[in-house]
Amino acid sequence: MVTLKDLATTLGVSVSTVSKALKDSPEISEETIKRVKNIAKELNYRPNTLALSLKNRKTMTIGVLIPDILNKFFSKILYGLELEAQKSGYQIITCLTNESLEREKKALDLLSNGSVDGFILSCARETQTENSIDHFKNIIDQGTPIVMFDRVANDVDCDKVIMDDYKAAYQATKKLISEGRENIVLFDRLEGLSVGKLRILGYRKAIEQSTEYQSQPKIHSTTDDQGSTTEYLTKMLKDDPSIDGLLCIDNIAGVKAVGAAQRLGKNIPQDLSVIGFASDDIYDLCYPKLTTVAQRASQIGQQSVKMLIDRIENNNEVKHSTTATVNFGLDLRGTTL
Amino acid sequence: MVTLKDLATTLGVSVSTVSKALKDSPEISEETIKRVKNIAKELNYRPNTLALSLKNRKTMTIGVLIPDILNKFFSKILYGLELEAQKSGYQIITCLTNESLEREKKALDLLSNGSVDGFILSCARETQTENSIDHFKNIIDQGTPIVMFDRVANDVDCDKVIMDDYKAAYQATKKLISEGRENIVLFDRLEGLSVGKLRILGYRKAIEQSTEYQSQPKIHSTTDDQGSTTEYLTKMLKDDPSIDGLLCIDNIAGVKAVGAAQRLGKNIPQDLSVIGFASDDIYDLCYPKLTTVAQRASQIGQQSVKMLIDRIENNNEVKHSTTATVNFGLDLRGTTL
DNA sequence: ATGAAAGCGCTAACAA
DNA sequence: TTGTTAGCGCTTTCAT
Repeated sequence: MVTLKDLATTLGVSVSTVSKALKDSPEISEETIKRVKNIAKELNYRPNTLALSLKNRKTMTIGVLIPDILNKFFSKILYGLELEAQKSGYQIITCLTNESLEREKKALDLLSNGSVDGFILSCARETQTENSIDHFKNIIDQGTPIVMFDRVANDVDCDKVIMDDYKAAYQATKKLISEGRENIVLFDRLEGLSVGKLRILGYRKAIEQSTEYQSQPKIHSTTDDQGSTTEYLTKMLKDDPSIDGLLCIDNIAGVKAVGAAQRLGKNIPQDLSVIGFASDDIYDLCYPKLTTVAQRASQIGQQSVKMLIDRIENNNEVKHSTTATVNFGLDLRGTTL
Repeated sequence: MVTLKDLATTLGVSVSTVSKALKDSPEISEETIKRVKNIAKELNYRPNTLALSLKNRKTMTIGVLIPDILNKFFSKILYGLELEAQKSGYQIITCLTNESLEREKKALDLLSNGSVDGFILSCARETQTENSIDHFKNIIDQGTPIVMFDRVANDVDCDKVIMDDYKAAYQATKKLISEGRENIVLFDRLEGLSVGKLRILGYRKAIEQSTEYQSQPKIHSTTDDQGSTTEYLTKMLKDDPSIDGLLCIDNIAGVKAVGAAQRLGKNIPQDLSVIGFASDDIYDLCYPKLTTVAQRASQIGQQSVKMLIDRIENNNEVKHSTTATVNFGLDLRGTTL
């Protein structure tokens, strides 16, 4: 590693002269600047980030905690985060918490000693079920800002980025109603996450509020334990052949539903409209392609970074915490009319 | 941030005493050690990693370059990397190169100044097509070890972890032959990546070597530009109805092929056996579930970390570079007999 | 048993 | 215009 000192000694000047010269300081003569820069390039000098961070008390690094990187939703977020961070010259250091509260605590612990200027995170499942929040509060009290996205802890006072799951389900359901569907089922495979409940509420609301739609809300659900989703869907469609609208509020059930319906001889979308919630790009794994309600995952990432950097760089102004809402988009494809 | 100095002044001892006490140095009296540790806990002292790294010239951090985080294969790798790194007390700092050579260079540049003890990376597509390797060599010459996985640069002398794509395709093809299939097609959607070529070789070899199988190797391929994969597959199966075996060497074509065949009225797997290469967990998005050749992604991650840490911690012993091979697994499901 | 001092690589106030 | 010095937080050698 080439250091300032190395440059200084080979040039026979002082370290501070070199330091200033590299920053084009007006204090230094044109000529010296040139000499310094030349030798710096020649020896491939690169400033030591660690030393800079130590000096400046600023790391230009964001700690990111991801509950489950195998979930495409989160990898998309990570993608958005990285993109936006890079724009502003920030690095990202990623920790995977694997849905574990303990890992979450450890990760926070490990990085909250000057390694990082702030955190962007989504709570581990365990953190949500146990409603554990002290570890977050500690960090914030220490003066390190946190931005939470998607799975947020309501009782922690920090900036947040969430999605409007309620509205998304509401609009998807309205789309089905507007097609003139008369037996619209909601299919659920989520496991007690707060977002699932909001989606159900949105579905209910759309149906109850509609004057044209006559039936009651009808909700089917299954978990992984109860055998294959495909089998469940097949049985459901067979038992109730009048189902003509289907809103699947999890990732992949939509694709499976299309396949199951087609094997039962149904025409999609003439006989049955299907809309899925998707963070995975799985919409073209059936034919026709699946109409989805899509989370704008990369947008969430971008928004989070913006909010965090704003905090980091203007931490003097004491602002109230804000919560940003990112809307879903209804991407119409072939499984709806 | 609480520092050693803070502890020292509140206790009225010197900084070095505190430092030693926290490490249970025998130089320090039992009593002082206790006092120091108590106050440290009380004030929630956490050693500053930056300062330590600067001092020790060791960061306990691994730089990871990922070409495409939206590709499940790579997120799985990342998962495996994190898991293994955590075991050894290492942090991971992730950079997404987005298949761009320039970003790859920048990332390497940014971190190769003491921020990181070594790199684990898979080459960006652009890096492979342009066969650009100088940036890697520079890093290695500087003394920072690199481990490459999957998409490796052959001309760079460093540890590597690769998968036996050749063998995997060979075995998958043999499976189809052993079923008595007589018209086995390989379908390719990869874009000039080295792995694709190996898979093709494996397919060829299995076919040419077989005594029972009579036909010639038949390779179909398409790129994203040429319109939808589904349409291509549909046309292919229609044009040549005698195809009874299909090896798809990319991620999702397998699922699409099953759907396309079924819509053409074919029975899977009676009329047509399909095997896909998969890193995505998409095998159950068709029915019956797709038989796949699966990359042991997390194993690759683990292996890479082990090799890198070995380099980092025993860099004195000059060892020759080694290349580890991770095998695929053939996961038989419903789309084969 | 404890402390002073130097140094990791860098910056910036101050001195020359 | 250039150099000296102190300091970011920590460790470690060498006094005391």
